[in-house]
Amino acid sequence: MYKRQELAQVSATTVSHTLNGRRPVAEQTRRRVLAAIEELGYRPNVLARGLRTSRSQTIGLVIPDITNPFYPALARGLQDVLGPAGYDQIIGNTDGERRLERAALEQMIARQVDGLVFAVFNTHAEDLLPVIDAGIPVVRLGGRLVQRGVDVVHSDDEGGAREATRYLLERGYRRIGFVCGPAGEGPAAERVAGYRTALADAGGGEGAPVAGHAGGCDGAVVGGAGAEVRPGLVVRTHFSRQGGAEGAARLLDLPEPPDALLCANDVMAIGALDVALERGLRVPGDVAIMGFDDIEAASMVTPRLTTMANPAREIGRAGARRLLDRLEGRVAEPSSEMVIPSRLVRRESA
Amino acid sequence: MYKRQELAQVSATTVSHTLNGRRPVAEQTRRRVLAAIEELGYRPNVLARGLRTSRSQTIGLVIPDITNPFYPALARGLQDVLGPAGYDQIIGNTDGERRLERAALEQMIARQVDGLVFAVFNTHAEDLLPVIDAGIPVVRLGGRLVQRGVDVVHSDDEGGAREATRYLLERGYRRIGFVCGPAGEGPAAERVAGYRTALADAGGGEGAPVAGHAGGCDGAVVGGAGAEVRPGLVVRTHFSRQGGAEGAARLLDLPEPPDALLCANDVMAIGALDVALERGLRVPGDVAIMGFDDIEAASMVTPRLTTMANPAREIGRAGARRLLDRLEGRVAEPSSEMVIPSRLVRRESA
DNA sequence: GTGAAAGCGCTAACAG
DNA sequence: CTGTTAGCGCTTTCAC
Repeated sequence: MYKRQELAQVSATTVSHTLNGRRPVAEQTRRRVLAAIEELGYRPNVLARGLRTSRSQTIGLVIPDITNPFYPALARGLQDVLGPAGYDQIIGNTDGERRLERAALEQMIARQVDGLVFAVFNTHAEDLLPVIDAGIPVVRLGGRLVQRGVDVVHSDDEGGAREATRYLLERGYRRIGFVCGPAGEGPAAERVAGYRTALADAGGGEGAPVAGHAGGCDGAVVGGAGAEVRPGLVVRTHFSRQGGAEGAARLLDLPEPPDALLCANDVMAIGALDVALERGLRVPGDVAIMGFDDIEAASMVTPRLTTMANPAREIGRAGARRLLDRLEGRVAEPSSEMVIPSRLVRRESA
Repeated sequence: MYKRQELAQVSATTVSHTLNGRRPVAEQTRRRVLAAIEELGYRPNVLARGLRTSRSQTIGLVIPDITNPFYPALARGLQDVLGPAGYDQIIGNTDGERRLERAALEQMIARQVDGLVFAVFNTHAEDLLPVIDAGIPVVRLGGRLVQRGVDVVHSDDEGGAREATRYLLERGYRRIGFVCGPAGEGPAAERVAGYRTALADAGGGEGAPVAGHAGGCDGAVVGGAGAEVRPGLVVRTHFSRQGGAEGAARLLDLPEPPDALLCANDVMAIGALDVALERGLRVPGDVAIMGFDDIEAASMVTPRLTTMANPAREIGRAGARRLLDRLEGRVAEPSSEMVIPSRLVRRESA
């Protein structure tokens, strides 16, 4: 097989430089080289290049499950930024198992990834140490953990919950229940906090968990300035349709049931929708329902779901930018935190 | 930095062989090496290995858009099989653009992928040639194109449509409309064919496009053996919710409207659901609705959608197995075709 | 059962 | 502006 040098009459060095532009090449040589490349269908071997430069032009993405629609959007956001910069990604699914997670990280190191994007919730900080020790920049997506050597990008869960609650308050709802996931899992705490803040700002007091003691008037729906806001009504259940249904049922069974339900994600909100309709309640007439995330199905149920969009692709892009900054040595601080705002998506359900 | 040889007092050769097991290593040496590896946190450099062996242990996956929920399932299916065999995947999104598609293929070659999985519909066979010429085994997912050097795995669109149609016939529906996508795009032709076959088998004749001339009785709903089946009623529109709504509307506006609508995918079926409910029709009482794919939202709309599941993950697994066969030299034929059955998912809408 | 040496395809350092 | 040389970390002869 012809070596490219032979056809173009140049050394491999020159080929390298015409391709990478690290040093000037005479226009004529350049053309000869390019022509030969074209003719021979030559493609540089990325592995060899990586071995030599110790940069694989690859970044690793570690997630629980690409099948969960949040993560493809994340991956796409990363690709939006990293792709044009010449990086490919390899994806490791952990299914939430710590063993698989550690295996994935080892694999990423062995693959010589130039950077790592990590988007798994329940992780011990120490599991990331091998990666950090290997000198690989890490960006964590969606966690809140602050750790030396790790940049964090996450959505503004607290602010989003606050905005959602305020939105409901503005529309006149006064007894707003919160159907939350298990404490400690995912962004539960932040969202409850935001919800509470909004209620407190509106004069609703702090509110006890679950069947918070009645604190106000009965149910001013178009309630103007005068109507008193109910204290927080938080119910904890699972992050599933069934969980949402159960949580909603518990709240609606209260002697003074809420006139609006804010759910920790859309799937739960759809469960809440189920029970509301089952009971013959009109949505949003009798009870408003809101979710979080804006999954595909949110716009497909009846009534379509008002929700706070979780900007996965945005988060991916922002994380990728941070990573690029690191890779190109543009960042000094040992770690950073970045918050991406959620966006209110108004539809019929609230 | 300590070289591993030094701590364990062995040559790199021996380390290599203890790790890869290509030749016997004395038990005692073995242990010493493993201990040293553990102690030093040594991880073999996959790039170097790849350069030497010219096998990157990587497979490329080329798809239109990871954000479309069909493809993550595919990717996961691939990973189910390829992961344990030691392969990682890199994903290229083409957004359906031929330019990006070709760039992705070039990129895969440059990355020295050991195999390629290709899941883009509208592709000219010639675009795959560079890959085939590079000696890289290719598995095509979801296409129907038969091409030398390319194995094909796809779902049984024709059989699925036949089964869906038969299911509706069994339940007593007699005037079944088909809301189809644009001719030539995706699996449209096969699904129409399956639908026609089932109708013909049931005595419904061949059926003209769109407003097929009336051919039978008026609307036996629980119609037993006697009721005559209507000839095919096919409407072509877009693969979208809006498209489905328009197609359904056209069919329902017919002088003798169908009593069941089979839609080419779930998103379209949800559009059909929209218009049916809008018109005060009961589903499935007045009109049954079925989709294809079983997307997440299918079980979240009201009534929940009966559909033919498109077994993306299964297809991924089957494709991966084929690819492994090729990689390990277990297949002789120049190309093969494999069909994965669809599965009926019964819910309320039909 | 083990080691020494060569070389995969590339780029960086050092000539010229 | 271009070429020669060396070496990235591994696996594979070939030798013992």
